[in-house]
Amino acid sequence: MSPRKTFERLPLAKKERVLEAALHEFAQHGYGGASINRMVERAGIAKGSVFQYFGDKEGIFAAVFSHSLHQVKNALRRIRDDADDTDIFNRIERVFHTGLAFTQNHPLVYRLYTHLITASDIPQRDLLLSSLRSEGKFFLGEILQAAMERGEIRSDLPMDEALFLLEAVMDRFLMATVMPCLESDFLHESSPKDRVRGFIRILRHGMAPEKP
Amino acid sequence: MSPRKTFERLPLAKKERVLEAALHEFAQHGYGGASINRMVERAGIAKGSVFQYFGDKEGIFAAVFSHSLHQVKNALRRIRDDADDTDIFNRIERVFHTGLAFTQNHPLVYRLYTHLITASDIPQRDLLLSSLRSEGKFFLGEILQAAMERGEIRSDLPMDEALFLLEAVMDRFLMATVMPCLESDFLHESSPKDRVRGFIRILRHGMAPEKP
Amino acid sequence: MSPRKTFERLPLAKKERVLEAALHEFAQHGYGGASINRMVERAGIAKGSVFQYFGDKEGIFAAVFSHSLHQVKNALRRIRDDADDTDIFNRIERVFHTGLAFTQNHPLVYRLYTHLITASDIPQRDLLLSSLRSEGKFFLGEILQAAMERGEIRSDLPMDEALFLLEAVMDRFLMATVMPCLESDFLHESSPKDRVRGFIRILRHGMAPEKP
Amino acid sequence: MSPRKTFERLPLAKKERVLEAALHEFAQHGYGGASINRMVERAGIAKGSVFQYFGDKEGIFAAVFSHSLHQVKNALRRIRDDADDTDIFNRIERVFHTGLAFTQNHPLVYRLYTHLITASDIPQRDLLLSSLRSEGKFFLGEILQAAMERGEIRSDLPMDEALFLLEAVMDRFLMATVMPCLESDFLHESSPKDRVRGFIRILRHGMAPEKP
DNA sequence: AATGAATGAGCATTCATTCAT
DNA sequence: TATGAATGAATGCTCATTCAT
Repeated sequence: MSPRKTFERLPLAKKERVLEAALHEFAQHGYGGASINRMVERAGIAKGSVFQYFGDKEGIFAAVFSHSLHQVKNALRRIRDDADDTDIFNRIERVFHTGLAFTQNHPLVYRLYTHLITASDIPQRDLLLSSLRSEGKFFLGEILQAAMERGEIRSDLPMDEALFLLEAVMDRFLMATVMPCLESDFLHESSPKDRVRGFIRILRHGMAPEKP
Repeated sequence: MSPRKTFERLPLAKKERVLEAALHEFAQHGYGGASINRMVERAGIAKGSVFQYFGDKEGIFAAVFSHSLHQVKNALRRIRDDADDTDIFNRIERVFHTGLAFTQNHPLVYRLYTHLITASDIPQRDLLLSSLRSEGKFFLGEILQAAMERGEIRSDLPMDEALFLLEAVMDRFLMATVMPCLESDFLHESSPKDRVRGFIRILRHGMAPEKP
Repeated sequence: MSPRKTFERLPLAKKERVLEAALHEFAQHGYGGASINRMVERAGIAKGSVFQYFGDKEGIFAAVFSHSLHQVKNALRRIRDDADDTDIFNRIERVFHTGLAFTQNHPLVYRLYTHLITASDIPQRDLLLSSLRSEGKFFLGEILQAAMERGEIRSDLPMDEALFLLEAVMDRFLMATVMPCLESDFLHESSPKDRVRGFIRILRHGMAPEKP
Repeated sequence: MSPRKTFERLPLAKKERVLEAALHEFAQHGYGGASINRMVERAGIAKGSVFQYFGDKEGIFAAVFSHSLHQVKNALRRIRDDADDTDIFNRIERVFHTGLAFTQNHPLVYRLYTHLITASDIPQRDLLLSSLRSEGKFFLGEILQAAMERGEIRSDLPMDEALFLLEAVMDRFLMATVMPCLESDFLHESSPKDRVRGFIRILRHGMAPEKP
């Protein structure tokens, strides 16, 4: 019987236990550093089983990634289904908050993502990354495009750079919420809500003083 | 005699060969994945020596990190020594280009930094990271502060968020130059110079259309 | 119900599929190297079934061996039923060709035999081997004995050694047809028919020049 | 340092202990079935060491094979250095006895050889086999050739078949001395010396009765 | 001070076998 | 009766570290 089938047929609770253990391990130690021994111990299953389910380490990673991607897509879909009748800056603000909620509900998924970006020993890394990025970039790109058409952003705005900048801030913001060491001191001084508002203000009006 | 002393007294060429090999290995494979076997082979020294010099794997990493931090500090100092008589946005633009030059001259150092951010198996990680960040944040923070005092930026600008945003864009921009997979398509469409100019323009004036 | 009975009652096609898969696996990889996983995949049955049928790996091997021995016996019987009214050398020549035909129809059976000879991890190996050898030796021995009684071979011929020699040549000849690496160059230079005739000539007249 | 160098520099006693243990394991269980665990236990060294010495399992096998081949070559050289002033049948008889002495001094080497012939999972099998066979065939071929030139064998003798036949008997004879199960009953009835003499007699004069 | 041989724990993976369904 | 999920021991192999020379 196909090995993946075996896993799919497991009781839901067990499936989740296994996937959680695997995600935990990969998120914590990266691909190469992840130990299947620790994984199975955390999941409470026999070592052989995990190979029956996923074939090999790459298979485990693929399953974990796919599962996580699924969750990300759901989150994005939820945003997209939001009414888009508001101003772009309101939308972006909402996107920030949705992202924040996601990383707080699924911190391990986000850590997995950061590993995917920096590590070089991940099996299908480039493929996975590009599948992920197309998802995200397309999403933010659409918002920008719509705003441009509505005249909500200045007509001479360099779109590629704006998109990159948006992504960068978003990414860094989420990263900081998952890895507190990045925000040693001042994360606690203001609420996330205020911080997001601050970002939006800068993105909207820029840093230069208004011309008289 | 203190083991570290032993390493310090080595002929410079050998020291550099050893540090380069270690940096290469850590940057390529992360902390956990780095193989001391490969390191000593690349450095052309005996396996025992590296333990005599640095004690253990952690010690090697600490030495590599310290060496890299040194290089970063030098680069920063060089920027600071630049005349600071220009507008903040010109300064930031220069900082971008200096950073770009640094990552292109020392790509391994930057990869080491990305590992430091994402991996969790690095000893003393939080300490190392915060030492790094205080360096960078202090530097950019000074620039912002000076600009504020000179009235080059709007007075109601939320400083913390501005600083964070600056860092985020800078970081992402450099990361993209080191790990090309992040810039699937459009990195090649415009020169780095143009891209930086685009970022600056957004940072300066914001994305919203000018009010009439 | 006896587990072996279970197997016997299977539909013939399934029985053959299972035995073929097992023979294939043992012949290819030897006893220790044979993988029951591969076997059941090739046979298209469940892993548990094979243990229900044969108990354990040894049981599988025993069944395969027994089945193969059966085929060998049939082949021998067919030779024996041949008219034996001819000269011993003609008979031996025919035996060679029959053996050749057998190994070409059942190369896996012969490979199983070679494993039996060389491997030492086969359960009951000595027993199986001796049962096999008694079969073959008895058969050739009978032919030799009859020839002696008819005066077709010289009266001072050392029978044990002659028998051994016959077996040796036969065995090697068949082995060479199954494992081509044994016949690096010259198997292809002359037809099997000619080669057999060459053997017979030597066996008949010896290598020494005829005395005047 | 080159791994092979490491092994070469070992104290002789240790080298021999390790090689003996490896030879024992391979001869007993074949290549695939050989367990490095058992090997190191028998040799009394750490598991890691064997990989330091030989790199991997293939390397171990290569070392064992090379060592064994060396011994075989020495034995052959000793035969060749014998005076060759005698009749071919005397020479062959001596070759039999030398081979017998060798297999009794080095039974494991011969078992290794039989594995080489029958197993299909040995790394460089075809290469190793052909290197071996060229050694042996060349040797016996030379003897036959010389005899032919001297007129010691009949001029119409098919040389290829004669060579094959010689090898077959020799091989089987030696095999029987190493694996007693092949000679269930009658090995003990006559001395090896007599048996060899029997073979020679048949090879010389053939099995057919002398013509009047 | 420098070497590199020795070590055993740990790695990913495969295995024969059991057993509840 | 047939199934295939579960298991843990064993596989070949790499590792960081120690230590005698």
